[in-house]
Amino acid sequence: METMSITQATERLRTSGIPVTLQRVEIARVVLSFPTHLSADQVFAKVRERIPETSRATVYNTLKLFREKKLVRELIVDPERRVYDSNTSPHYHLYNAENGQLTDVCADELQVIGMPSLPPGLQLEEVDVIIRVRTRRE
Amino acid sequence: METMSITQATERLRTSGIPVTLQRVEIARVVLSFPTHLSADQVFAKVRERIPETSRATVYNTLKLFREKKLVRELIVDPERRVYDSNTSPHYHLYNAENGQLTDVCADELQVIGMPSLPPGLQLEEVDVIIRVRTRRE
DNA sequence: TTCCATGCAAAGGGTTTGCACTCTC
DNA sequence: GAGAGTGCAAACCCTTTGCATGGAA
Repeated sequence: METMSITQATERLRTSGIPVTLQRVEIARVVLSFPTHLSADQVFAKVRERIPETSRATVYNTLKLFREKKLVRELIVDPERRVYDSNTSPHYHLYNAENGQLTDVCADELQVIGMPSLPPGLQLEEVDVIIRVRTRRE
Repeated sequence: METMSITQATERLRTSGIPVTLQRVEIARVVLSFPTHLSADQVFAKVRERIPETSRATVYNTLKLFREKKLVRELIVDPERRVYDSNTSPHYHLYNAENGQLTDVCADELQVIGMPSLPPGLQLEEVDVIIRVRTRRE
């Protein structure tokens, strides 16, 4: 599997109603080519490899934009940083705080049942399930 | 329902193997008297009302200590701050990002099934379920 | 005396903001 | 020429750290 082409990334942005710019295309290629769990700063570093004239602010702005347009999910798992998840199909997460590793758990494998009916006036946004693990100690 | 007494708080600390100090007693009273979802700074402010000679560092240290001793759970729900949950029985959370309100959902009402068997060498720490909602828009 | 526990202020790290410049429509 | 997108650096906020003081065993 390889990084999506510039053409593909451009198409992806247009489909989502996002005005195309050089930086946005590259950010899309970094984030959307594979299922990833990258922090904003990791995205920033990768984008810089190809497009050094990219600022941190632009990366933060763009990731926020991608989130609003549902291209990525913002995960709040580690208090140190937010990570952006390009897997938009329903799934949950397994998190090892010791090494920061985050793994997808397919929604088929895990079900949340008995979802309480929401108080009127509230609308379900999403359900996060985080399975926190650590390395077993003897 | 009212704030637990100094005696009760002291007892609670001793039971948990935490050396008793003035500040820790007051922090315990603030956090453990009721089911709460307070940030470190909210705890800091409340503790200061009674014991003004309390530093932010002490509150942070103490909350970390309480967490290690399982007196509270640290919730990672809002990227802006960690909140400390004094409800130690199994339960999940409903979170409204618009106003920051966090509500407990009893574990009886909601079940997570099909928990994947963990890879060898990993130990389950806990499972967080966060139901993210927002105010319904017409 | 030897540890903790604490207060205070500074540092740290991720994220946001303010402002000027550029480009596009 | 108005508005959006961007780069840069500074500001911000929550949390941690370093260091000196104070107390308890």
